[in-house]
Amino acid sequence: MRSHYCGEINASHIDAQVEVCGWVHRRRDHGGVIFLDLRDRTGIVQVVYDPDTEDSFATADRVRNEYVLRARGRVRARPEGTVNPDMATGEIEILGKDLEILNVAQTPPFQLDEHSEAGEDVRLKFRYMDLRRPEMQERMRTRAVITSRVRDYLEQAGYWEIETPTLSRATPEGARDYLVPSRTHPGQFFALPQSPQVYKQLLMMSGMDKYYQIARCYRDEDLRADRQPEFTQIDIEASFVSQQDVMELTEHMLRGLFNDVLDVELGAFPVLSWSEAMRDYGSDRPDLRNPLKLIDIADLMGEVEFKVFNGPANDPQGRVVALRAPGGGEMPRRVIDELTEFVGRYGAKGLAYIKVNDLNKGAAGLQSPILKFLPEDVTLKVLKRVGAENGDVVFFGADKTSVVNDSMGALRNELGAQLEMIAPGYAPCWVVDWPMFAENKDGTLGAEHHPFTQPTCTPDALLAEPLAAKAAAYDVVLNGYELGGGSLRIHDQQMQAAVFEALQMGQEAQSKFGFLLDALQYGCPPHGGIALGMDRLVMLMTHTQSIRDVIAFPKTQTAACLMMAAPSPVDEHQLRELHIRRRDPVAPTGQADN
RNA sequence: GGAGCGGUAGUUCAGCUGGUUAGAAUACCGGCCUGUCACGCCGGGGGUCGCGGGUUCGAAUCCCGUCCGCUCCGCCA
Repeated sequence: MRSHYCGEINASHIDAQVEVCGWVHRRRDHGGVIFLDLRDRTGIVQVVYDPDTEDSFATADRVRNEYVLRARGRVRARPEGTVNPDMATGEIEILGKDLEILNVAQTPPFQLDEHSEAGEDVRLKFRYMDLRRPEMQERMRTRAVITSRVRDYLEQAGYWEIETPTLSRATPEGARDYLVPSRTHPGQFFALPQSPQVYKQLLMMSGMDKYYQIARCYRDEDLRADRQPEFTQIDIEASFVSQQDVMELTEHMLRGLFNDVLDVELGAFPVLSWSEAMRDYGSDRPDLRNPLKLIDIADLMGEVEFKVFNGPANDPQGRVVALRAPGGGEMPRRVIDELTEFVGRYGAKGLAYIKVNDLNKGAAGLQSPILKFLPEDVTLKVLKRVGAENGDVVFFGADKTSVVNDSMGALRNELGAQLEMIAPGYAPCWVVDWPMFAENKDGTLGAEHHPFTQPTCTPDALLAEPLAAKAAAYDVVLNGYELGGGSLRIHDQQMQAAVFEALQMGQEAQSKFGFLLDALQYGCPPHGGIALGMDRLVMLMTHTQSIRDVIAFPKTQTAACLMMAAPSPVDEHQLRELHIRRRDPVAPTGQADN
């Protein structure tokens, strides 16, 4: 029987007989003495075998990395001078008496020690090995603790965890659905839920009052470092609450989490309106660790000859901003060219800049390809407004508002990183007062949050001027990541119908969401809630760069599992049961274009 | 759908302006070693250079296609 975990043994156990189990992290064979570093999820302990115990010594001699062992022996203080201060259990060792090989292991496909870094593809193919690494074990442990604390907190606040189906119905709006063919209903499909949104609203109508769920969600869209096709949300909904109630609950929960798990005291959560966020940061999820801000200068550019600036300055759909990069005057031309290419990815046609060499010399102390297009007094007013100092470079964005916001918002992040201006720690904030709708490229409307969000105006006003309508929606943002979003929901059938109408989905709504419109007529309480991205939260709390590092078995960028080789073809029999016909054979890859 | 980076020993990489037998580190195997802790020393084995085609006397290296991994744009109510 295992008596202790490896990492638990310390000086208080000296002279105790212990039995530990685990994997061989490393073996050091000195001929007359063999050291085995035995590892389990708690840590590593050194077990020593010498020829006095003949059989066990012979066994230790056969042991290789990642063999699974059971070792018995006596804990003792390490001899003088052999204490390892870099090791948690470095003061002691186990003088091995018995040794049992529970299982052998092939040579690992990559080294599991902390000194070598394997490529992510190999790690994912052999994820069960990768997860043995202490680093990954620690991340999984942190994730488990966070999940547990969330449950504690919400239970204490009176929330019930209620499971909702993962076989659901395809939705007309939003992300692409993962579909599951129905065997019993030929030609019809379930969809995996993009979120439990509608279910949790129905639970409010059911009088459950306070609900939460650690819910798996599915979206068949392209992946990113912070996006997986299946991901986990902390999903929360409550009845008879105000926006303030939900925000406070969320804030308290996050504060408690960071305190308990990381011993970090989160600062205040500033509340920005969506318009302020877009104005100052060009983004609805600003990273407030970054002190840089976009400064509007359209009012100074209306009269200038320079078309690039006066065009957007005089266009109600346009925007002209300046972004000061403190100390950026040192940037070589090559870096500025790279930044120009960078903003190009976001649709900017160029990147104007002024290098500030010496403000005392007026225009003569400046360096820029655009100086000749701008009157000196305008240039100096701009520099004054942005607070430029000698040694700075000031960048400009002038285009349609959406292009300026996207490109200059991204440039703000990039400059913050390059100039090392990102403050350490965590900077949360709320973004509130969202527009209800945004215009799609084809001129139709789309819901900025989702179509169940409560507008702050009347149904008539909503339909009269939909783009002016605001929503009772709120996003919680952490270090530039959208950590979660929520809203008060529509609890009135007429308002819900008006929103569907504005989205031009009147008929569709009746067929796809008729049950919801019906339910709203049977006594729906006012309600609201929020959903937090669990994976992103854990990623931020473990200082990792990708949510793949905090998900045990993540998918690759093409939404595949390298370990199981999923997805995979299925046999004809399975397809027939699901009433699916195999596609006609296609030309082998690589010949399709001939 | 698009842009960029990468794919060479089990692993991490070098080699890439074409030219002997493709290297290093580490891992692995064998031998030696009683206090190491990324032990050390000696020896050894290990490669469809992602895949397919092309150019060439000759291709890891150049060209075309394709697959895979990563980052980003689009997309993600």
